[in-house]
Amino acid sequence: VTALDFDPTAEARRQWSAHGWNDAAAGMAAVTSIMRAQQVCLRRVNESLAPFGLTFARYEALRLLAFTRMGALPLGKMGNRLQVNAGSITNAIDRLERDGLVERRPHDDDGRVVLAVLTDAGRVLVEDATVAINNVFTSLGLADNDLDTIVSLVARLAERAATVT
Amino acid sequence: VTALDFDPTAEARRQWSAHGWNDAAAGMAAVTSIMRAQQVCLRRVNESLAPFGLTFARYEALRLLAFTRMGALPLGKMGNRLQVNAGSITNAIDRLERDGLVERRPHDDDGRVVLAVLTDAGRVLVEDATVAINNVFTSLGLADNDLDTIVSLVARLAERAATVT
DNA sequence: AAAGATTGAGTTATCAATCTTC
DNA sequence: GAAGATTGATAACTCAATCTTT
Repeated sequence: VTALDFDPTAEARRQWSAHGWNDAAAGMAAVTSIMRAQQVCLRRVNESLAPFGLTFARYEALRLLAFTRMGALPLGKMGNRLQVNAGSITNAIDRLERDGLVERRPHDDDGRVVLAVLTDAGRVLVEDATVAINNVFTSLGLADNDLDTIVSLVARLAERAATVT
Repeated sequence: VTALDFDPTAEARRQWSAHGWNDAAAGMAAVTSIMRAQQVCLRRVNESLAPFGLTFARYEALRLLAFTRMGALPLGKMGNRLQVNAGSITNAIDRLERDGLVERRPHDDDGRVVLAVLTDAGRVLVEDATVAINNVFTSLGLADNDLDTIVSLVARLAERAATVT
């Protein structure tokens, strides 16, 4: 994948209008830009995580655990927080457990629930990995102001998209 | 995947700051929100495309062809425009060709190049599919103003992320 | 019956390696 | 040798089906 020689989203916006989709041009361009940005960000993040033997999917799971008081969460709750299918969580925890970063433990009260518990090695690794990711994105040189605007608008779009019947 | 009972990005932003990552909170929250928005949008779009036997990846390829004058492009050029790996384009065209929506044709002057050419069936289908996608996103009720802001800021972030060494 | 987790099938993405043509 | 396309391996996600526990 090589660099583009033009602004892809401006081009997309222009194309939609040029082909008679004036009403939808703004929405389609927004969706397209988000899809494209995610591709680029994911690639960049995974590059920075590769030295740690992590992918973004597994990093997110570790980070989520590290943010809890006990470093432990039911698998189902992790899927809900990360908005991914239960199967994805099972898969991610399988790999993290194999690497010694997480352990599975039964829930004390509910026999159906499996807890993912951060190991010491996992706790150390997620901190180092976070530094690596931050290094990538602090180097982008975007103003906090703009970043907050992105969060606010994109989250609203995502929330609407998630709840539309 | 069930709905969330809280704002995931606001929560993420709060978490980052609460754990001492003040400097990186804005950047990490922006990246997280984009990743999450893409998940949700992709799911919603694929739902609307399922009746047409399309996925977003294949729809994008069709749409790209439909936007060209001749309805034909070299596979490599498609990969560059869509910012995906060459293998992904080969795979997408394989499936589209199998479904009779696209045909492969050799390039007149350069024997290395394979052209993807939109068929009549493909041209009809992509128009119908576009209506379906538009129906999803026009129902979001976001102002064009906000959507344009998303495009502008997100595209800038993506461009920076793509070019950072 | 319902909830939580797992498994298997099907898609798509990436990357490395290969093959053909320039 | 370099460019364009394909193939095979790996990873991740979704969905449907299944199993255990409540």
